[in-house]
Amino acid sequence: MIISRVKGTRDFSPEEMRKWRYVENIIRKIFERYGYEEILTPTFEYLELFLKKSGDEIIQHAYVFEDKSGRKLILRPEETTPAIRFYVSGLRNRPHPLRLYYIVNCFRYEEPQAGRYREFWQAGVEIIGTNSPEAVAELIILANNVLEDLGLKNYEIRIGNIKLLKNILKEYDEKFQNKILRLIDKKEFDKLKSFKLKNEDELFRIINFKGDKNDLINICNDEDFINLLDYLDDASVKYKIDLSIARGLDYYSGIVFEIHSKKLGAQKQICGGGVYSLGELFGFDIKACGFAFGLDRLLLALEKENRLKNIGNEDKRFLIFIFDKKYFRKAIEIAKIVRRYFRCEIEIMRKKIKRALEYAINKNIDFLIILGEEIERDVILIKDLKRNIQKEIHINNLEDFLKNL
RNA sequence: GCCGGGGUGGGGUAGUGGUCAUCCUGCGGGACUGUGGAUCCCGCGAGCCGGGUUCGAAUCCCGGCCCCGGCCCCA
Repeated sequence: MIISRVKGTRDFSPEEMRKWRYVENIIRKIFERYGYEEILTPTFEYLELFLKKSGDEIIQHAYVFEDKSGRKLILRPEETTPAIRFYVSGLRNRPHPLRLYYIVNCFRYEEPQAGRYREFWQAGVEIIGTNSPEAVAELIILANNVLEDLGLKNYEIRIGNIKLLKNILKEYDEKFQNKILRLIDKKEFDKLKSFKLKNEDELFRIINFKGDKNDLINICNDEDFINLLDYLDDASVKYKIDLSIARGLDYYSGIVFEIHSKKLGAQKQICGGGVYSLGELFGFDIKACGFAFGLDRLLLALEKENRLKNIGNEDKRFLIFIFDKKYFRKAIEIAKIVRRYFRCEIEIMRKKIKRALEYAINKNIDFLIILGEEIERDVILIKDLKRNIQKEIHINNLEDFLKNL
């Protein structure tokens, strides 16, 4: 069907785009205020880049294709890997830490459902050069700051530490470790017990952990972790410790965090991040950490909390109506002046004035400029549609009129 | 890939086998010669696709596609 959308994709109406840009602009502003700088990478990469990191199974969940000369390519399924690729190939000799951010669309071949699309948007940051608790604290504070400024209320920050789990499992190979981590995330503890793991007691103590920072000291003495929690407490960021976070975080290696909206359904994670190691992928060690918001879900969550009502362009709107097409040239001239200050359209459908008025009112236009015979004397009519008053002014006085609005 | 619920003009809807295509809204125009969302009138515009049952299918059956939600998964 020529006019249907591809499954899992969306069109965005003018109203939706207004909300979208509003949210995006706030994110962008906060990111920049923290000193992050924007980057953009290609929409597609060599398949190999992602194969190295995630293995063959990603092909099933990605848009993979060959171009005309047989290159094996992939539409980016996430942006951290391309960002690091960019860093390695072009940004390495910049002063560290590097603070980078991006707002990009990504693609995954999954069954669409609430909050999950095949083309979706990520707004994320990466800190390259360190994975110190100070850096992670900055990330979480930053993410929290964005949500606060957007006015989101019903969310929960959960912090875990994959290093603790991986330490206990360090005697096993990586493949087996990942299998165990997956079971931990799914809370399939019975199955877990059937493996009779060497440090089973210790492991269960960790994944069943419930409590706050002070209780944590009883089961581990990870200094970085404690430092981070101290920083967050000092910054009054509310969080929950959840040491069983393990899902889908293959490249994460240390502290991780997730933010969930309590107002969303099955797909309720609106943010995820942590300390990762992509170093092996490129042949040397890179200390880095980062996070990304799922923009689509963030929008959904904000919508559920009624935070996107009455978002609009505050700029006043003008419409120029001409009684005869011979005044069109004058209309362009006048529009040029108005547009220095406000939004201005010209009536181009040769409507009758009555219909033009209806159009203006329906589109919430503030002022109607009417060009009739008076224009021969350089006089125009300006009708204030909101207050229903009308006056004649000379073109020479138009600019003053606009300045005083 | 699996499960459940759906698919009728641009948006929202009515009809459960029989002349079928309803109503609201939208859009374009007219009544109205240069001024307000009104009113009246005219016009535009639809049963997801393919197959089957039937004299006859929007309606019943099968398959596919897509949407909504859930599972798996979420790098």
